[in-house]
Amino acid sequence: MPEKLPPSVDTVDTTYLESLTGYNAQRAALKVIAIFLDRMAVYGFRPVDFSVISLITHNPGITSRQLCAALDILPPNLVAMIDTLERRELIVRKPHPRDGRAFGLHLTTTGKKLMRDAEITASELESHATQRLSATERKSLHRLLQKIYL
Amino acid sequence: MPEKLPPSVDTVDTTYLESLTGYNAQRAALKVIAIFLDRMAVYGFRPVDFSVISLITHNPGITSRQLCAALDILPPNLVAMIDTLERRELIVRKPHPRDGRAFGLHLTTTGKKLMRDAEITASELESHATQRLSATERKSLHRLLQKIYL
DNA sequence: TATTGTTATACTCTATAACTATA
DNA sequence: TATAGTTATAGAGTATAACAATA
Repeated sequence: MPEKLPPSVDTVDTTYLESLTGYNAQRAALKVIAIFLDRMAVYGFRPVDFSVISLITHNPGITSRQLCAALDILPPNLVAMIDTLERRELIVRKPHPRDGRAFGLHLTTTGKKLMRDAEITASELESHATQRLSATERKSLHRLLQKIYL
Repeated sequence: MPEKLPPSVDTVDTTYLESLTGYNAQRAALKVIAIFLDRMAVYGFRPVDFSVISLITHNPGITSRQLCAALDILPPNLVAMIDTLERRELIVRKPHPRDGRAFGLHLTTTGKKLMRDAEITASELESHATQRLSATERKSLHRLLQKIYL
């Protein structure tokens, strides 16, 4: 009686993993992030840097603590990012009007100029990454994702 | 003339970031992963371990290289995961029937038993993480995410 | 007593180069 | 010559503990 050979796999069946929300969200996020890294490298922004400076852009005077809470970043990990943005003269710290412990963060003129370009690039890469989605589908996708994390 | 005080932020405006697909996908993924880590810790599985052993479960005889391609993992980073699963006696390596360089990966009886429980837990945490979504919405979400990364 | 910002540091995850055995 | 699996290691990302200054 011949030994039974162990089976080998022709095409990998991924249907089970593709039924899991975390798997799908993570794979899609990594795909968009890869495009982001490529196109935003010219600005010296990783996704987290862009999130930080974007919140400063739309919330002049925001504090480190507020950034941490909004982006779910730990305070020690934000310090180096803020330092780098300040050394690049894209942002400045101003004393907080009512809390002597805190600093308010603001864009410089250079920062404002750079962010105008960066947000255009972000919008373009967004379109590219989601090119197989209609505008309605993209809106719907955002709403469904926000139902999970907000 | 009094010095103008810098503005401070009351509630953080995150609408711009929430218009970006990568941001939404990443935030949702991290939320689901946090729930995953909590509930799957009893099995000793991180998300990537579960993805690996799940593909072995549904693809008996799959090779390391096929796992790397399917999950977008680099070969050096897979080695320790496979070693750990083998040392836990959840999987075994068998010689590949047609390629002397490769091994086919298979669940042991112990592995099969554990995976039955683990997939039930995964299904439960999936429901919990997406409890604000209807079955239709979850299906729709998966389809939209797959349009991005597949 | 609690909070903001910070330093130092440990831990995990991801990436690159190079080797061996076989195709 | 190319590929599967592996080793060693570097780099990036994420986490905890503890401190000074201010609320």
